[in-house]
Amino acid sequence: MSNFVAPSERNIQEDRRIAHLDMDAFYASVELLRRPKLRGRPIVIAGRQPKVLRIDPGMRGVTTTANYEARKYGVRSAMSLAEVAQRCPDCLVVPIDFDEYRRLSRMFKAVIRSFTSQMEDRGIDEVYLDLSEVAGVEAQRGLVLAQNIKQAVFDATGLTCSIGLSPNKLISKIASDLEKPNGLTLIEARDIPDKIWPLAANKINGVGPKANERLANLGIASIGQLAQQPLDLLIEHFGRNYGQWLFDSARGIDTREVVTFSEPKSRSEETTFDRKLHPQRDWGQIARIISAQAESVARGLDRRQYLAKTVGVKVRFDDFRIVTRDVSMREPNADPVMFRRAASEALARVALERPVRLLGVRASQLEHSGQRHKTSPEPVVNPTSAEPNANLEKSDGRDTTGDLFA
DNA sequence: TCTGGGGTCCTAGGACCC
DNA sequence: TCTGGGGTCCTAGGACCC
Repeated sequence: MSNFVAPSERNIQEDRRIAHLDMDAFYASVELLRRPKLRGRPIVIAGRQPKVLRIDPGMRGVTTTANYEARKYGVRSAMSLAEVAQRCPDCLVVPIDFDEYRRLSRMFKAVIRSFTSQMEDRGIDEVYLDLSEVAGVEAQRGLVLAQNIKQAVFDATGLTCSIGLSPNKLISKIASDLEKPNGLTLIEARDIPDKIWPLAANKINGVGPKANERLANLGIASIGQLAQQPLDLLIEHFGRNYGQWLFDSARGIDTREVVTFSEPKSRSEETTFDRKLHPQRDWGQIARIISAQAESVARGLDRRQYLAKTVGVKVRFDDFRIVTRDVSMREPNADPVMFRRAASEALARVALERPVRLLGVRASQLEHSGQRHKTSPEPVVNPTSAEPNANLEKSDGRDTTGDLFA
C-alpha cells in the first residue's frame, strides 16, 4: 500500500485468482452421511436431545442448519423451531454433534491444503484460497483446479461444496452462493454489471440487517443501485470508513489478502437457560455459573498456551438487552482463581434488575504464554495497583469480596 | 412462537501522559 | 484565566459473520 490511490481511481486487481469454498448445508450433510435413511427428507440440525425427533410446535431453540429439502419450505438457519413446525410439519430435528462436524472440517481442509497452502480458515465450513500462483494459464483460469478440488473433497468426505472464483474475496464469496449446492461459478471483472449488480445489497458480506434497512430507506435495494450512489452520499449516511467501503464493494473492489494465520483475540463461553434466572432468588446459581465459566475459559486458554489481561462478563436479560462489564488484571494470566475473581468483580458491577436468560464470560487482550518466561519476572507497571488485588477490591455494595465463594 | 454459541471489527468517550 | 493536540489504554456497546 505504498502508493496512494484516489478513491475514484481504485480498480479491481484482475491479476489475482481468489476462490471461496463453502460446504453445502454442512452440518446437515454430515448427519446424512451417517443417517442415509434420512436422505430426501427435510431435516434441521438443532438441540442436544439424544435422538432424532419429529418437529413439534412446542419445541424450544433455533436451527443451526437446514438441508435443501427443508429449505424448499422456507426453513432457514437461525430459525426458531416453533416457526419450522409451522412451515414444515414433517421436518425432522437432528441433534447437534460439533465434534463430528469438526472432524469432517479438518478432513476437507486437509484435502484442500494438498492443493495449496494459501488457505484462509473462515470457520468450520468455509475457506478462501489464493490460487493466483497455481491456477494455470488456460482461458478459464482456475476452473479446472477448482473442479479438481471439489472432486477431491467429495472423494475424501462424501460431501459436496460450492466454489466461487474471481479476482477477490468479496466477489468470490458472492459467487460461491450463486449456484449452490455443488456449484462452481467464475466471475470476471467484466461480469459484475450483469451478474452482481442485480443482486440484493445484503448479498455483500458485511451488509447485515441494520445496514440493509438503512439502505432500503434510501431507496437502495440492489448492489447496482448502490453502485449508482455518489461517494459523498454514502459517507454522509454511513460514515467515512463504512461509506467508502460500501462504495468500493458495489464496484467489486476488494484488496484484502488471503490470510493463512491469525492470532486469536478472545475466548469466551456463554449459556442460554431454559428457565430465566431470577436476580435475587437464583443469585447463588448465577454466581456458580459465572465461576464455572471463568474457570473453564482460563483452562481453555492455558491448554492452548495463552494468557489474558482482561476478563469480562456478559448478561442477557429476558428483554434481550445485553450488558457487558470488563475487568483488566494486573498481569496477563490463565489462572482459574484470578479469572473467577475478575469475573465476579465484573458481575458485581452489573445491575441485575430483570430476569436473566444468558450468562457468559470472555477473556480478551490475549498473548502467548511463551512470551513471558520465568527467568525475568515483570516489574509492576502500574504503581497505583502495587498492592495485591488492588483492582479487585473496589466492588460495589454487593456481598462479594472479589470472589463469589469467599 | 420467539430468538444459540463463538468469534472479529469498529466506534466513542474518558483517563492519563507528554 | 484560558488555552492546545496527539497518543495510548480502558471500557461499553453494537454490527456482523459462521
